[in-house]
Amino acid sequence: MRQQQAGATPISQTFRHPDILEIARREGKVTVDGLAEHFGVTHQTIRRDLTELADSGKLERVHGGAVLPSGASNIGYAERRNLHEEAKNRIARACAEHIPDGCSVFLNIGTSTEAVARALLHHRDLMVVTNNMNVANILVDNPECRIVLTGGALRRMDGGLVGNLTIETIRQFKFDIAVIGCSAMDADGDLLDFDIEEVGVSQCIIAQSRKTFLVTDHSKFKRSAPARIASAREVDMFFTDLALPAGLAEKCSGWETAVVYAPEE
Amino acid sequence: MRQQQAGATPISQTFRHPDILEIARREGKVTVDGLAEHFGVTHQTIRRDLTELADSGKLERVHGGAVLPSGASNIGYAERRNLHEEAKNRIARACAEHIPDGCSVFLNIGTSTEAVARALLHHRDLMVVTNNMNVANILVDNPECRIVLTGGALRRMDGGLVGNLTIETIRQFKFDIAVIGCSAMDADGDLLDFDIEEVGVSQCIIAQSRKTFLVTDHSKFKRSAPARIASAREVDMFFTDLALPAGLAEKCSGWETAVVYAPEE
DNA sequence: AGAATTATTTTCGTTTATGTTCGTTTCACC
DNA sequence: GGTGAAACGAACATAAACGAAAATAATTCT
Repeated sequence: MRQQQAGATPISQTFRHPDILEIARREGKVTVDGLAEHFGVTHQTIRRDLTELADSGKLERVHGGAVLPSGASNIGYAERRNLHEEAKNRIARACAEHIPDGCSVFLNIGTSTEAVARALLHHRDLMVVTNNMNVANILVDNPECRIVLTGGALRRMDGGLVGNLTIETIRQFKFDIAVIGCSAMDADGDLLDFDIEEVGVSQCIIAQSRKTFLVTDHSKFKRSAPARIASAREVDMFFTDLALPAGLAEKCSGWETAVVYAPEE
Repeated sequence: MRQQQAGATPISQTFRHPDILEIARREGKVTVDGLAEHFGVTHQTIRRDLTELADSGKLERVHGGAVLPSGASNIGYAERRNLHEEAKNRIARACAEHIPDGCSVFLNIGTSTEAVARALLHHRDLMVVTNNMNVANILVDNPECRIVLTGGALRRMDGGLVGNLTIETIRQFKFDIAVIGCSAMDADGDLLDFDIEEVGVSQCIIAQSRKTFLVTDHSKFKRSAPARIASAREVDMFFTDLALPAGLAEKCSGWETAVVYAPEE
C-alpha cells in the first residue's frame, strides 16, 4: 500500500518501456509484431505496454502499433529524418563512441546531429551546447548532461535557432568537440550548405573547437550546394557509412582526417 | 532492524550502491538476479538497494530490476503546474485577451506564463521571445507566431534558460508587452521571487517593455519570498483570480495598475 | 570482550507481470 | 459495401517478483 501512484492508473513498470520509447523516437513508429519479436514476448504483452505508454501520453496508439504523439513534428522534416535513417543512426553511434564522457560538445543543426544526440543519451557528465531545439528536447532525457542553448529565432522547419545571437553565444565557449553535418560535399573535399547563415555558424563552431567531427551519410557525396563551410582538411574525424568517392579518401589521409565507416552490421 | 520512517533520510552507505549505479549507467538497466549474482548476495538485499536508490531518485524501479530515471525529473514542477491549474488557465485567457495580434511579447519562466502561451495558440502574427523551453515547445504549434529563445543553460526543473546569456539577449529587444509571474506578493504590492538570478532577468524584461503584465493566482498573496523583483506600481495590468488583499486594490488604482479578475465562470 | 547497532538472509503471504484463450472490433481487399 | 484476416481487449491461470518481519551474521562502540 506504500508506493501508490497518485492519480488513477497505476502504470506498470517494465524494462521494455524505455526501450520502446527509444525505438519509437528513432524510427518514428513501432509495431506490435516487431516489438513482440524484439523482446521475445507475446503480442498481448506488447499491447499492454503500448496501451500504458499511450495512456501516459508518451505514444499514440494506432492499429498494429504506435507512433510518436503528433504535435510538434514537422512533416517535411520528419520525412527527411526518415531518409537514410538507419545509416544515420549507425553513423551517429560510431561518432558517439569517439565522444568521451565528461567533455564539452557542440551539436549543430541537422538530422544527423540529432541522431548523435540520441546516441549520447547514456553518456555521462557531458556539457552540450546546441542551436537545435530538437537536440535539447532529446538530451533532456539524459540527466547527466548539462544543456546550453544558444539564443536565436526558432525555425520550425528543423528546430534550428538562427540569427546573430547564435554566433555571439558560441564565441563565449571553447568546445572539446564540435559535431557538424553538411548538406553536400564535393570531390575536392569541401563541405557545402544551402543556407549562407548556417555556414557562418558552422565556421564559428569549428574555430571554437579543439576537434571537429563531421557526420554525413553517403547521399551527400552526390549532391552540391552553393555555400562553402570549410574543407574536410579542417575536420579531425569524418563519420560516414559508405566508401568515399575516388580520390577523397587519399586526400583525407593526407590531411590527417580520420575517416570512420559505420559498419552495416 | 526496525523499518525506516519515510520522513528521515534512509541513509545506507553500502559499497554496492556506486557499483550498481555504474552498471546501470553502462547498461542502461540492472536486474535483481544479475546484481545478486554479481555481488553474491540474496535477492532481498539487492531489492533493498534498488529501493533505496530509487527513493533517492538515482534509479527507477521496474519489475525485476531498475532502469535509469526517464528524463524529466521535474516531478515537483509537474505538481506545481497542476496546482490551481484551472485558475491559472482562466487568468491566462484573460491575459491573452489583452494581447493584440501582431505585437511582440516576452514570456518569462513560470507555470503561469506557460498557461499564457497555451492561451496564445490562436493569436496571429505574434513575435514571442522567451527564456522558457516549455513556452517554445507549446507555441511551436502556432504557425503564425515567431518564436525567439534566449540563450542559456537549460534548467530541467522548469525548462528555464538561465545564466548571463539570457539578460544579454533580452537587452537586444524592445517588447510591446512583458508577461511575468512571481513566486509571492506582499501587502505593499512588491513582487517577490525565490531565485535572485531570475529577479535580475525579470527586472531587465520590465525595463525593455512598453507594458508589463503580471499573471499570478491568489495563492501567491499569502506567501513570501526573499528577493524583490519590482513593485506592482510598475505593472500595467495585473491578472489574477480572486480579490486582492485589503489595501492592495486601492494602491493599484492609485498607481494606475489595472487589475483584471478572471471570472470563475 | 560484550553490548548495541547495522547489514544480510530466510521465510511467507501478497502483488504483479505475463501467457493463453476467446469473443469482438478494425482494417484491407475484393 | 461485404468478407476474411488480423488486431484488439477482457478474463483467467500461473509463475515470478515483491515487501514485511523475524532470524542470523557482521559491524561498531565503549
